[in-house]
Amino acid sequence: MAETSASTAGKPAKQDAKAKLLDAALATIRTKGYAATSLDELCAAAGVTKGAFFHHFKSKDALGVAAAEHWSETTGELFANAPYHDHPDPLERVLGYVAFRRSLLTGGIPDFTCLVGTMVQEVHETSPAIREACDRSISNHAKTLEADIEAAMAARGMKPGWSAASLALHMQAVMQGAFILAKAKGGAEVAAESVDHLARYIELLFGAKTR
Amino acid sequence: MAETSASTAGKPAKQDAKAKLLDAALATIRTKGYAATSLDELCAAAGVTKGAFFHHFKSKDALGVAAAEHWSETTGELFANAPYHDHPDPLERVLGYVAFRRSLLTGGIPDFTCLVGTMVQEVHETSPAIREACDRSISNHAKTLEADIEAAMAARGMKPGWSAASLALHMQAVMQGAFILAKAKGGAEVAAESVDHLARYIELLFGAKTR
DNA sequence: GACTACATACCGACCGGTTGGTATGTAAGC
DNA sequence: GCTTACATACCAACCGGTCGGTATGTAGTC
Repeated sequence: MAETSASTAGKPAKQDAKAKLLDAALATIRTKGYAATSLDELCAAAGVTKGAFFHHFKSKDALGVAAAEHWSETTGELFANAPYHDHPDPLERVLGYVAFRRSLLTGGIPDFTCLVGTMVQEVHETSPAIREACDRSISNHAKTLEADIEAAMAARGMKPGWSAASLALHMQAVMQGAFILAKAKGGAEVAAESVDHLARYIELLFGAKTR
Repeated sequence: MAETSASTAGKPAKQDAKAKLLDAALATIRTKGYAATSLDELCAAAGVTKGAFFHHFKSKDALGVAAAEHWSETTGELFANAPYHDHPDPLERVLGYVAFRRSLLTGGIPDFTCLVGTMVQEVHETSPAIREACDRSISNHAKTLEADIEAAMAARGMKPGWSAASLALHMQAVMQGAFILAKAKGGAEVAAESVDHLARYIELLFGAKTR
């Protein structure tokens, strides 16, 4: 992850433009969407030229795919290092995940909304490569929750009509929908209330007390 | 309001360009998004010319606002005439609404996904007028659920930590999020499962049996 | 009922700026 | 001296939007 900086040897800081382009892509696409983000604007935001862009990405679509993958990596790290994994009880870890996501709902709307959810809305019919990259990002993230959900089910001897995988995906659906409402209303509050409903659902599902 | 149709006489109903444009806008924007929908393409799909477009709409943004309002009207009728209102029990009406939404999840993805949810994702920071029109569409639709939710709460003497309004909005969030997952996975199944989780949540909230 | 006056509905050529993409150049490292 | 990492210059297609024009009412006047 830290190969960008000149690090140990006298290596001359490669990949500078590519990283700046990717970071600018996350910010710009989260703000105005994929189609409305022009390459000129993106390059200006990154402080590089069009030549640099097409040196690193063969097309705008390729940038979209790379941006989705970059998003997966950075958010993957964020969640991997989050404190909710420390709970000994698996249900507490699942609820801790929800609480962690709730705590992320601060700042401006482009600061907490999801890049791949935004992108896939626009390009699902027109760019299969980006659609698949977004699917991978969401699905792989959901998968990180399955083990804890299954452990919580097993601890209670539950054999319900739903699967851990479907609950993990439903949790992502609630987050994505909460982002849309936040965008519509211009604030994070409505999203936070939806996340509260999600936490309540999980508590009820597992027979925990409702607050 | 009904001056469009030729009604009684065999009059050829002049003003159909606007209606055709609006219908084409719903289909095209639901498929490729707002920004990626060009006016040339839209006019071609509607079978009218650019001149007709700018006669009826003063800008592309104005079309976006009109499309959101048109969407509100057509979906408003669809839900107003839906059978779930006939249940005598308010909770059954709320669950009937969810079941109705689930039953709508058929056909291609652009056929069942939400116009305003798609649009607001893209333009929330760049077009306040469209953002507000989308917010009105979602919020007014959610409001149609509040009375039934409140009646169901009152029937059980419930005074929970959540409001009918917030549950109604959460239901919309789940739908919108389900659409995003459907777009990412390229099929309706994942959305249907999320809607099932929503129904289960409502049953648990109101103490009904879980299936 | 013919004439004028004006409005509405629509057409399609056209405009200047922007778009994604390319071709070529160049300076630095191995 | 060849590859990598950019920069500069440029292009054709396309973008949203304008504009002059026409065909078809419609209402009032005599």
